[in-house]
Order: sequence, then C-alpha cells, then structure tokens
Amino acid sequence: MTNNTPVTLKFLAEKLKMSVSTVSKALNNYPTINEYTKKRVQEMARDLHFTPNKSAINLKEKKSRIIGIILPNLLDHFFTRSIYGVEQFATKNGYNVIISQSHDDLQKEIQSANMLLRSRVDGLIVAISKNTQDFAHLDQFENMGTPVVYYTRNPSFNLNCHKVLGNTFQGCYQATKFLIDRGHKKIAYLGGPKMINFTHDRFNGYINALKDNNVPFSAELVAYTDFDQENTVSAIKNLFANPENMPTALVAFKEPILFDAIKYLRSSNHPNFEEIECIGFGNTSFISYLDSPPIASVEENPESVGENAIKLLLQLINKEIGIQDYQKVMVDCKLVIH
Amino acid sequence: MTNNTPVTLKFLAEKLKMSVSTVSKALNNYPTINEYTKKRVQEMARDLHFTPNKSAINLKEKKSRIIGIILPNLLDHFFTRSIYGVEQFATKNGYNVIISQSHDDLQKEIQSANMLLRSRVDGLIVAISKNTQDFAHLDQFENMGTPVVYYTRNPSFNLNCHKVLGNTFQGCYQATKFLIDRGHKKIAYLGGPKMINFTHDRFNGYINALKDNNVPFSAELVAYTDFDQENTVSAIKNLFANPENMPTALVAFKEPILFDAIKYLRSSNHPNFEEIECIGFGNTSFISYLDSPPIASVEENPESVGENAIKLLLQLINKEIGIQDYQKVMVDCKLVIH
DNA sequence: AACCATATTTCAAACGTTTGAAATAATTGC
DNA sequence: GCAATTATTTCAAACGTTTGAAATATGGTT
Repeated sequence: MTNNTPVTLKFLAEKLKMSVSTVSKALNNYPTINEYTKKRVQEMARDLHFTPNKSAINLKEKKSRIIGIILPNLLDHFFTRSIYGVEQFATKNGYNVIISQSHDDLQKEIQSANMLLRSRVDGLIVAISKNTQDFAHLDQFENMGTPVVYYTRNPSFNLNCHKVLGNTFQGCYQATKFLIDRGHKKIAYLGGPKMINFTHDRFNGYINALKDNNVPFSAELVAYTDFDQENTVSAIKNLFANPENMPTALVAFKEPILFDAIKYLRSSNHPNFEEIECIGFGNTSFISYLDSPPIASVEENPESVGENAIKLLLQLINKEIGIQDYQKVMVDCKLVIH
Repeated sequence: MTNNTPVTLKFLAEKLKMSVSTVSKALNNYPTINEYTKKRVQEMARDLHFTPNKSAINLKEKKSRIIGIILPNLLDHFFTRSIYGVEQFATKNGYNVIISQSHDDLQKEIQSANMLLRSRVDGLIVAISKNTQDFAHLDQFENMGTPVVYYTRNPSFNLNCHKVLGNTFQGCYQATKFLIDRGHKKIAYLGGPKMINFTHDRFNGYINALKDNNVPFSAELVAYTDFDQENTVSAIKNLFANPENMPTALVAFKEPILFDAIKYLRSSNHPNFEEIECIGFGNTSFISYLDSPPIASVEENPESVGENAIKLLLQLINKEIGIQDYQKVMVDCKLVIH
C-alpha cells in the first residue's frame, strides 16, 4: 500500500512525458497551457494523489500563508472563542493558523516566537503573557517585515504596535451604570492582577460611571486579586469588612473570580446575601446552572476580537495598511442580563 | 529598522568570506569545523539575528518536525486539556504542533487533513468528527508513510489503526459500582450521541456493573441525548416518568448534560430531589460552584490521553513500532468524590 | 514554400538548506 | 625539506516548486 517514490511534479512529468514546468503550469491553470494538456495533467495528479509540498512552495514564494498565534493558554474560554474568529476568517482567506501556548511563561513565549519565526509565518497575533516586559522576541517579527497584532493583552506603555482590544472601559462602565440605575450606592469593585494592563481600564470604567452619576467613590470598596482562590476570598473579606460601608453590589474582573466571591459570601452567611447584585466579565455558559447567578454578565465578544485581529493582520500583510501606521481597534462589550 | 536583505547562510558566508557549507556546518556544530571558525560564525549569526528557514530545512530533510492535530473543537475542556499533554511532550522532543478544528464537520475535517498533508506533518493525532464514516482523507497519511494515531473518538469498526482511548468502560463501571455500593438499586443511565463510538463502551460499563452486583437491569432507566438541552430534558423526563420505577441515582455521559438534567429535576420539584445522587464524566472545575453538585465525577485524565497519543506517535515516527503493527492504548479513568 | 502570428512547451535559475566527496591547508615525522 | 597524515574548507548536487524568457510547434496568408 505504502508508496515509496513520492509523487512530485517531476514524477508526474515523467509519467506524462512532458516537462516539469508544463505540469506546474497546468496545475496552476496557466492560460498558456493547452486545455487538453491541463486535463491530462489534472487527472493524473488526482489519480496519483499528488499533494503539493508546502515547504517547497513557501521557499519559492517567500511566504507561508500561515498565521501564528501566541496566547497564554487554551483553557480560558476567552482565548478559545477568539481563536474561533481568527480561524474562521483566516481559512476563508486561504491562510492556516498555528497556535502556540505560552502558559503565561515568558521563556515559553520566547520559544514559541522563535519557532514561529523559523516557520516564516506571514503574520503574528499575540496575547502576551502576564510577565512579558521585554519585547525583543516579538520585535524580531516586525524587523523582518512580518506584521504583529497584539490582542487583548498588550504592552500598555508602547504605542508603536498594532492593537485590537476589548473595550473593557466601556464594558465596565456599562456594568457599573447598570447597577447604579438599579439603585445601588455601594458598589464594590474586585479587580484582577495588576500586571494585566487592562485591569486599569476596567477600573477607570468603574470610576467614571460612579463619577458621571454622582455616586461617591470609596477606596474601601476596591480590592484586587489574581486568579487564585484564597487571594480572592481575602479580597472579598476586605471589601465586606466595614459594616458602615457595606456593598450592595459587586463588579468583578472575571467570572471565575466572581463565582469564588459569591461562593464565599453565601457560605459566610452574609446577612443581605440575597440582595447583593453581581456582574462579572465573561458570560460563561455555566451561569445557567448556578443557583445564585450574577444579575448580568459583560460579554466580551471574543470571536469579534479575534476576527478584528485577523482582519487587521491581513490588511497589514497585503500592505493595505503600512506596517508602521499603527492601528488601535476597540471591540465593544455588551451587557447581557440574565 | 526593517532589514531588506534576508539573513541567510549565503549572506553570512559573504560577510565572513567563507563558503556556505562552512557556515552551515559551523552552526550545526560539525566536528570537522575549526573551533575558532565556529565561534566567529556563531557570533555573526547571533548578531545578525540569523533564523534558519524551516521550509528550506524541511524540504531538504524530508521531515517537518511538526505534529498535526485534528479535533472537533477547542471549546470542550477534554480536548484543550489533552492538547496540553500533547504539546508538552512534543515540545520536549523537538516537535511543534499544528492544531486544526473540524467543528464536527466532515468537510472541514477533510480540509484540515489536506492542509496538514501539504504541510508534510511527520505524524497526525486525530479525534474524528461526529459524522466521519469514510476515512479516505485520513488514510492518505498512512499511504504516504505518515503515522496516524486516533484518540478518543475513533473509527470503532476499524481495527487497522492506532488508538489511544480513555477507558470509558472502566470509568462507567466504577461510577455505577460506586452508586450501587451506596445502596442504590434504581440507577438511571443517560447516554450520549449514539454516533460517538464510546457511547456503547460506557453503556457496557454500566450494564456490567449492574450484572456483577446483581442489580436488575431495566430498559426504562436508560435514555440517550445529544448535547442539545431540549433533547436532554425530554430524555430525563422519560427516565423519571414511571413512579413504579423511579431512579434514585443517575450516571450521565458528560457533565454539561448532567447539569442540564439536575437543573431540570430541581426546577420540576422532583419529590426526592435531595436524595438523588449523580455522577457524570468530566470533573469540570465549575462543580465547586454548584449548589447541588454531583456526588462524584469520572475524571478522564485528558492530559494523560494526549500524552499517550503523542508518545505512541513518536515511537511510530522513530520506527520503534512498525506502522502496520497497530496498537491500542487504554488510559484509565479515576472516580473523584466531591 | 516562405513568412508571420499565435499557441504551446521547455529551459534554466532561483528559493535556503544539508552533506558526502573532493580539494586544500596545516602539522607531523623522518 | 618532503612525503604522509590529519585538520579544515569548499564544491556541487539535491530537496520540490515557480516563472520569465527562450524555444518550438501549429496554422494561416500569400
């Protein structure tokens, strides 16, 4: 069954007693090739299961039609959903996608970047790891003329890069406003890891919504946590520590954090537990199984973020936008009421 | 900043006034190359950010050091967790991974297969789509001498392929046995889509546990559903329809299905709701947030399934196992009590 | 039969590597 | 000093494609 001589253009050419270039051109449907010849070649190619060797083509064409993606991990639904958008659009445009996980580790991210560089991807979409401060490994791409689009997690201080971001400010503003409109005056804010740059944007959304609606800000009602459960519990304890300043609502950085918070509040028999209204970022499908579900979710539209990232990247690849003409695209969030 | 002449071996050779082969051999640490020469070459390569072109290497070496993975989707934690195992082990052995989603659609699966074929992956790991009946697109790989390992979802009737499977029989047996040991006599079984081949293995685990423990089997206590919620609800309705034969426990094919079931039972005010004990496959992290959590979960160890798949694949690639010497590896499940 | 125009095919170089064989340089022994 | 080793470098072909230029074939006019 196994065939030892690989089916190459040369092999086809010998079988058909014609030159390699005729075969190549026939398969690529060149107008100068006789119709009958094309037919003969194409049939033979089909029958012998000719599969063009992408490495050879890449080498010749100096492009790979591959898009690289680097992201922290595939266990977070935000990322997997965003990939859906990227892949969909990329495939439609004849590009393939290589996904590489950094596991939020800089060394692994560097390794991924290098392998994608060697693979000569035509473009890169990247959500940087939590502790990426130095960008040499990513700058290499632009130095070689390969466009890079940062999505979601991006170097906050660096203006000289292309970005596609969820409009996390707007999302948090909207969530806070929603709670204010429902009559809450004491709205707690539980933020995420401070290393993630949009942590601050969210906080600003919260602050601005308070300000615009004349709700006094209280530093006591703000706490931060990483994704660790213990950490979250102690943050929540602090938020709900002062009886004089007891929150009646909560905006949380991310739903898993929010669920930990809710769980703690419930288990600690908080007197007004039933009245507390919560909103988190994410809109996890699991919400429908919870007994004390959040009143609403901030849907971040990851598919749309992904799609916008690949759209921009393709424009850069096709030089419809100059590689130095740095773009910033914001994708709005949507408040989903449960 | 952008460099227009690409840094190739030739470019380095010209800079250093030596031949391309010396440069190549120096970078690959050939023993015949003078140490001082090596040092000069390696320094220059580093300074000029030389990045070997993988396409050229692949072409020359006739291997890509890439493993292809085709799976239904990245939204299912079983798959993303299994990828973790694959990637980890692959990277450690110098292989990269291209992941392609079939979205449970045969056409997309064929497309993915063809692109991976063109990319000349050294091996393929695949979880077939729900409706893959014909395997021509996957057989092509073995015909070209590229080994294929089917994992989890695999062609049930076909013995002539390499398989790595969760021992779903054992998992389901154990779950059922656990419930029997807790005194249950009426254990309902809610199965998954019949097209997925291991649906039957699970059912057999259930049946055998009943038989081995002298618990009578009742056809009324068995129903099937796909992943659709409505479908699940109507299946559950049937299972709990007969007051003469009311289940006190439930084994479900997959946790999301189980959660739908629990939700329905609770909302329909089932009289003995609190007594019903449930187990599903998956061990989702969300369980800790549920108010009526399953009593246990069948942990399928996806990372281990992935790792076993890539281990086998590498053995096939390295010809430590003959490509026709078809293997079947089973990975045991573990009952996790909550 | 010679010429021209057009249709079709082939040539040959290139893409960036690797690698065995051949060539050259350096070192040693006498 | 000169041959014989040994160390080091270079040559050249190959991997499988693509593509502009050159070559050849075909057909139509006169």
